[in-house]
Amino acid sequence: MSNMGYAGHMELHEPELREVPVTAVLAALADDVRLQIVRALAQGGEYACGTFEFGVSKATRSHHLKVLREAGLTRTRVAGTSRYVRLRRDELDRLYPGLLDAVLAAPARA
Amino acid sequence: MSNMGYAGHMELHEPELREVPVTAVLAALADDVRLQIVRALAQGGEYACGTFEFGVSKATRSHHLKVLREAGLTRTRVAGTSRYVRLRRDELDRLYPGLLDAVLAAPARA
DNA sequence: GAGGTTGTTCGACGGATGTCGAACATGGGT
DNA sequence: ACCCATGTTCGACATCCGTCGAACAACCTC
Repeated sequence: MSNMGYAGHMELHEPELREVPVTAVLAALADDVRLQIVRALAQGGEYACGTFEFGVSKATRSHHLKVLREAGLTRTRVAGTSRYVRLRRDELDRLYPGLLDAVLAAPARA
Repeated sequence: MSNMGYAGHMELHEPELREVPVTAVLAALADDVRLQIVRALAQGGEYACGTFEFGVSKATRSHHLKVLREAGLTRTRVAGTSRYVRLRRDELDRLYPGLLDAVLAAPARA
């Protein structure tokens, strides 16, 4: 307590999108669970991690969110015990115009 | 010998693009060697398999070309002992408008 | 037909990846 | 203080994937 005020966090690794190889971005999108997460995020706004219930365990979900984050696809805000995730759509659309749209437009179950 | 004339080929598995899950298409593109091949093919026209010299063995090259073909990204024409590969760009652009352009526009080494 | 060319297939191997349960960390509530 | 809720991290495990050399298959040319 006292005045060391500061919500110690932990430097959430969020790379510059242009530092990430295209292949890494594509690889991040090339998984069913992660694609479902991205589809959800594409609705806009932020979502707590727990929002994503896609038939995998907490551990696995956490893993996938990490992959997305480290591929530069998402940004995470820490608030209390929750973490709020959002899509880095603007940056994505600027660096890879058309990519996200094309992927999202694809039929979900094909 | 005799008349059983017929250039037996072998049914080269080339799926309908819409039968291929998006994740498979993305996975096919999410490899450095394959992306180099796709970049080369994107120049247009057909190329014999041997054209692609990207520092991998014959076996590996063959493997990658198979992955691309089975992901619906390429079409292969058999001619004698050679095989000519070309990009299925039209179909790709129709089903995933913008995807290929975005990927190809990305810096080669990032 | 013998030999060369082109490409595929077959193990084998090592490294990456998806998955889980269990343990841990952190913060909110009562 | 205790407990609960939310997430992450840590092995562990199975599977997939990229890679290679060697063997094979098909074809062309002499």
